[in-house]
Amino acid sequence: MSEQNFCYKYPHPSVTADCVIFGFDGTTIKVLLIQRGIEPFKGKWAFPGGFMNIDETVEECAKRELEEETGLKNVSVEQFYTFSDVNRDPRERVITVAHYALVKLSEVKGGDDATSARWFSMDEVPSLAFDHDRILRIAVNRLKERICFEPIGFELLPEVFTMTELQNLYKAILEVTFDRRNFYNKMLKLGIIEEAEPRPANAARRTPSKYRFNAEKYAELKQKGFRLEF
Amino acid sequence: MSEQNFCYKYPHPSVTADCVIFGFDGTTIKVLLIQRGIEPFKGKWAFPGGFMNIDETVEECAKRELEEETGLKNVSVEQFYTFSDVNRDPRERVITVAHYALVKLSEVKGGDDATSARWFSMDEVPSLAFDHDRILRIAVNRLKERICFEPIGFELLPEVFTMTELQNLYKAILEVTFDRRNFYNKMLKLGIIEEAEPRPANAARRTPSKYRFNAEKYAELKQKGFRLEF
DNA sequence: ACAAAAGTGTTAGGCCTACACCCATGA
DNA sequence: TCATGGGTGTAGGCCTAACACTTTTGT
Repeated sequence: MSEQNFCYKYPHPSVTADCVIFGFDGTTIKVLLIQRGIEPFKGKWAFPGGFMNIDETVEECAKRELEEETGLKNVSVEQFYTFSDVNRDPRERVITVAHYALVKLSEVKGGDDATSARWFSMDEVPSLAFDHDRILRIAVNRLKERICFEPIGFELLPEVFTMTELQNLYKAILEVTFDRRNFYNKMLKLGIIEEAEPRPANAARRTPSKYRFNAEKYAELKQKGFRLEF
Repeated sequence: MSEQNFCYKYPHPSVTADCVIFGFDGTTIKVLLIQRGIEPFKGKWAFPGGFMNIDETVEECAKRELEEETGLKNVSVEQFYTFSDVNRDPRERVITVAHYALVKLSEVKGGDDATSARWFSMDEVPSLAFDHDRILRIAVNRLKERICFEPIGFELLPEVFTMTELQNLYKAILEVTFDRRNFYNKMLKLGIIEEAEPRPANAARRTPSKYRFNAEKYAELKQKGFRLEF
């Protein structure tokens, strides 16, 4: 079973897809890693990912590998950079198309201990396999850039959330603090979030209002040339 | 010489790099295409690009192919998307890492007719080979997004330029018209362009002032958290 | 003489920022 | 009772956007 049946006139690289999956626990950004069970880098942590089949796109590959290795299904991944350093894999020439996705931690079934997947806070991420340290750095940069101009933060939050949670999310990603009142005003003025349920008249003072992202409203505003900004 | 000496246990795709090269003639955005001399798509226009060698990165490949096919040297290319549709090349499975670059038309030596390369205005681009129509669409989108937040427009202009030329460039890319006075004010207030030479006291009224982009100033401002916006 | 290019300033409105206090809850 | 979390409004400054006329040159 070690036959080598696929032959070419010129050497071909292998192609892999890797997934940087971000989550948010209400306080800090988390990233999903798996512990490698085989060489190279056995025992080290890495992003879910693997070799592309000849009859699938890299995005399909990313989703397939993600599900195989972590059980996460139906995640909408987006490629962000292709890493092609000549020696990035010690086995053979491998280029990888890195993807990222944002998931709601609340919807990930807890402790699927059939896999070796684990969530790490950004500040506890260990040194990673291959060039995955670099991939993570670049993924985080993309996330920061992207959240400034697109409402992707909501993908990390539950359907319904409080304004404080939303603010903490922006704080965690952008690493800056916002004035609470200004943040409220700005968010509400944008017109892309709405109150999830009317606040009961007799609500206790400390009960926060709940909001929900309105994707249709956003699409409509965007078409009119509206631009989100942070 | 049709031996197939590079054999693998699993099928491997080929990897190519393609280059979308933008220029600006003072009025419209141009893109550099080459006419294919061989099948498939013989006679059709396509982006410069070609197969990656096993000992080079995709960026190196993009630059090498660009020089081989068009004579353009020392161009700083940047990858923007990896296209991996299964049937995008009729010969075999090929994924391509698309790059783009902005060049000063004034510095490209005219009419290198040893090559089949030609500049096309955006509105005269013919139907292209492979999935290059789609690649162009996405490249143009990236260019639009990018020029809103980074001073890349200057890469398309000569070292020294007039405010009107700069405004025409923004108009050509973003397809919106700016009020001339507001454009002047905004650009000058940003602090990233400077007068190239003091306007002679006796300059005729119609002689435009010349400006130059100040990259150091921009780097300095950027470090202080300044953000460009259009 | 007429069309085209370039230079120039003001105003009003909207947005951003900074800032402080009260109430209710849970420890 | 004390610390924490949550809700709420205003004023000043800055930026943006809208807007018109004059001069000169080339045709």
